[in-house]
Formats: sequence, structure tokens, C-alpha cells
Amino acid sequence: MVSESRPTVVPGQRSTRQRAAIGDLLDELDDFRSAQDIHEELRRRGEGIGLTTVYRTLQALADAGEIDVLRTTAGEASYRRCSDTHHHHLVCRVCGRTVEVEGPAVEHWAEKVAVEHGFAEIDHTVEIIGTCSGCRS
Amino acid sequence: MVSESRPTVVPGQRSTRQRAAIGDLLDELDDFRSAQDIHEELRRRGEGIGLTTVYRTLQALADAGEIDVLRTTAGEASYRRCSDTHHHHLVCRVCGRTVEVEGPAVEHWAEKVAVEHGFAEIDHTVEIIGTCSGCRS
DNA sequence: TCCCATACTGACACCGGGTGTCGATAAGGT
DNA sequence: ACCTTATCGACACCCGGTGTCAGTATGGGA
Ligand SMILES: [Mn+2]
Ligand SMILES: [Mn+2]
Ligand SMILES: [Zn+2]
Ligand SMILES: [Zn+2]
Repeated sequence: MVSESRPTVVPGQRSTRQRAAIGDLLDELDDFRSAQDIHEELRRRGEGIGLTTVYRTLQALADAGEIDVLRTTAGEASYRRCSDTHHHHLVCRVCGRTVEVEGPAVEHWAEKVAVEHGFAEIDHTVEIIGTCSGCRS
Repeated sequence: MVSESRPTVVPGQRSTRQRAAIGDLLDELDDFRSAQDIHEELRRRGEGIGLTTVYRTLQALADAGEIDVLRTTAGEASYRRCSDTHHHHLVCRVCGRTVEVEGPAVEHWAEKVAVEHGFAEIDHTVEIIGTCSGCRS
């Protein structure tokens, strides 16, 4: 019997029960959740895990580019496991449903505008907010 | 002698010395400043004004669309008087220098993408971050 | 299998931006 | 001038997030 090594959750860091639980939950969820949401859900499922650990793990995952972060207008951070190609988000302002979108048009526009003004090392953030069809009925 | 009526600072609200001072300072400044920055600068100039008032006035101006807000990664809000046409910002990550940019390309792209996914009442945020020419030398 | 250096955990104190409260103050209509 | 009412602002408070550090778990090596 082969001792299956636990899959790495955060690159360059040890794999622990807590980090695995966070990783599994992120795989399972579809939309953006706050650190506190994730902590509550894990506790509800019986996982023994501290809020500090959740904050730190999500932060590390975000730093490593494993998950996307977006800041709510209330200043709270929301996390979601995303596809690894560069993309942006279309979010429902009512239910939080999220669609990943991509568009070369925006990428090129951002790059061009920035270069024209003498800027370098260009990064950008784009979020589209609307009301989804389900939330209008 | 005509008693010059103080210009309205926040639409639909009284005009006060404090609000006028904030409005004047915003006219004078070029880049994004936090509420605390603005409060400090006003106090430095001898204006008697409370931090709470600065927070509330900036919030009201933002709600009224008189000024633009952007949230720093630290969760702090920054304010700036902007032109009244819809536009976005190109900000230097080092010195905070800001350039207002506009682009029909992005507007159309955002609208199109959202409609394709059944979303309505579409809004969007776009920020371009880079390092300006001055900060690279 | 056992050991141990080391990474990780998490309760807790703390930080800082922002908001609610409420008595004092000032605006501006009459 | 007078009065009603919006505004002010010191202060307590809220809450998301971070620093600390004693205790714990991990996994490479003996
Ligand atoms: Mn995504
Ligand atoms: Mn602007
Ligand atoms: Zn929805
Ligand atoms: Zn710069």
C-alpha cells in the first residue's frame, strides 16, 4: 500500500490538515467568499481550525497566485479558486454569482494607454458588476 | 455690496466653512488622498475641522458623484476631484501620480460581455497600475 | 521506528480605518 | 434678532485583519 502524499496546497509550504481543508473547500465553492465565511463553513463541518490560520492560508494562496482576491466596497477581501489563465470577473451585485471572462481587447487597451503615458510594469484590475437574470425575476 | 453666497459643496446639503475647506483642497490637489491625509493638511493650514466631518463629507461627495473613490490594497479609501465625464485611472504605484483615461473600447467590451451572460444594470471598475517615467529614474 | 529541528497553529492582544452617538454649535429662513 | 434644524466633532465603538508566542504537528534523518 502506497502512502499517498497529500497534495500541496500552498506552494513552498508544508501540507497540513487545515490547509488541505481550505483547499478542498475552495475547490468545491463557485463564488467569492470571505475568510470568515470559509472559517465558519469549515467549523460547521467539524474541522478544527483557527480563524488566524484561515486568514494566513488564503493570503498565502493569493500571494502565490493560486486564488483570486477582490475587495468588497466594505473593504473585506473575498477569495475564489480560479482558472490559471489571466481573466476578469463578472459578478452579480445581488447573489454574488461569478462568471470568469477574458478579453484581449481590454488587455491591449490597458497596455497601450499606459505606455502612451510613459508608464511601465503595467498591471490592471477590471471588474464588471451587474444583476444576473435569476436575480431580476 | 453683494453678499456672495458660498458655493454649494455637497449637493442638497448646507454650505459650511468645513465643507468649503474640503472642496477647496480637493480642487487644489491633483492625485488621490485619503481622508486622514486631507484632515491633516487642513489642520496644518489652521482649519479647525474634525476627522469625523472629513470622513462624512468625502463620503457624501462620493455618493453624489462629485468625487471619485478608489480603495487601496490596504483597504483605505482615496478621494480625488474628477472630471464629470466617465473615465478611469492610470495610477503610479510608487508616487501615486494619476492620469485620467477614457476608452470606448473598454466600455463596449464590458457592456457586451455582461449582456451576453444575461446581466443587466451593468457597472464596471477599471484601474491601470504602473510605474511612471519619473519614478523609474 | 524514533528523534528532533523546524514549520505551523491558534488564542489573544492589538492595530487602524471607518461609523454611531449625542450634546454643543452654527446656518439660514422668517 | 430668533428659532428650527442641520451640522459638527469628541469619543466610544465596530470589525477586518495582523503580530505575538507558547504549544503542537510534521517529516527528514538516524
Ligand atoms: Mn477568476
Ligand atoms: Mn478621475
Ligand atoms: Zn444574481
Ligand atoms: Zn510615479
